[in-house]
Amino acid sequence: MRDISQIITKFREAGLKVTPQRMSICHLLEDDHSHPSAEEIYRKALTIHPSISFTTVYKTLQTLRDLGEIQELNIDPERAHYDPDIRDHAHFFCKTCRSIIDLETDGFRRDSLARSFHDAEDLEIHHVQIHMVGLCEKCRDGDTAS
Amino acid sequence: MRDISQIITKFREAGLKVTPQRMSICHLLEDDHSHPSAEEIYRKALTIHPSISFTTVYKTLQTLRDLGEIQELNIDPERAHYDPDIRDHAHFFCKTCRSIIDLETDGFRRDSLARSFHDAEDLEIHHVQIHMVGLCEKCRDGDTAS
DNA sequence: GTTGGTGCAAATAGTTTGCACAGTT
DNA sequence: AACTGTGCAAACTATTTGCACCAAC
Repeated sequence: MRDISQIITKFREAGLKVTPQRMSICHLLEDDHSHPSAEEIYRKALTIHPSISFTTVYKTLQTLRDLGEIQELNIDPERAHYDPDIRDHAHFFCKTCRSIIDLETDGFRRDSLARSFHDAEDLEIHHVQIHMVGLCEKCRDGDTAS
Repeated sequence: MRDISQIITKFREAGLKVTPQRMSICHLLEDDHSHPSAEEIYRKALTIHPSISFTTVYKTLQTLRDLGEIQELNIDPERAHYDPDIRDHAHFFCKTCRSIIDLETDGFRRDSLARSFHDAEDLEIHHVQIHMVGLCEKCRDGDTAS
């Protein structure tokens, strides 16, 4: 996700209005590397903008996703999570506490991975998600659920 | 997914009963490389076993997943898909027609990928999913939806 | 003033569960 | 006979939509 000022420009160029609700959500996401769900973003937004609705949060997240400013993660089968970091990186999902941890993908280039498959299969690949699923350090010790 | 005979043994060893419904679902999955959803498996099962319920299909899929005989794919945000092929391979998901295509991961070893992250982060990784999302050949030509 | 956004409430859809009866062992 | 599985119906949860009013442009 880029600077708020750049996002404002992009909104205006796309004929979208710059509203206080949208700006609040952008500010929240800018500082949040916890991969929150829509519900979590909504709860945080309420503290800034007490009358904001879940619908507005939901639609704003869709808008930001469609503009390519955030990525929607489908790593948790129960709900979508959102990541303002659109750079190449993999994610780890803990089955127990449902937390998501960033993993740097130094070892290989995700783009070239996508390109090689693209060449072979004649597919138009828009994005790649690499997901590791298991137990985080805390949950591994305290919980044996698989 | 292994031979039905091996799965029967595994069921009995786990104290699970071998029922006609479960066997029908195993036979359906054995030959199905289309990555069906629970609903699709249910509809196919109905043609073999007209009184089977969605609940039974759903619970059997969970059982097979928990036994490690199939993998549950969370590549489609709208529903889970199931894959009887538990070998290392990536998947492509078409946003338009919702089809899933297998991609062989010759270029790198998924296990070593997981292991390198594991060593670095102290996580217990149970499985890895590599997802490419975009448009398949057919939908790319006929549809410009992103 | 025009156009798109917000917020409410309701609808949708996939998933999951409680329970009584049936089938496997 | 004991115990798990099946099937029905209902509950649950995340997501999505219709619409009237409001705000940005």
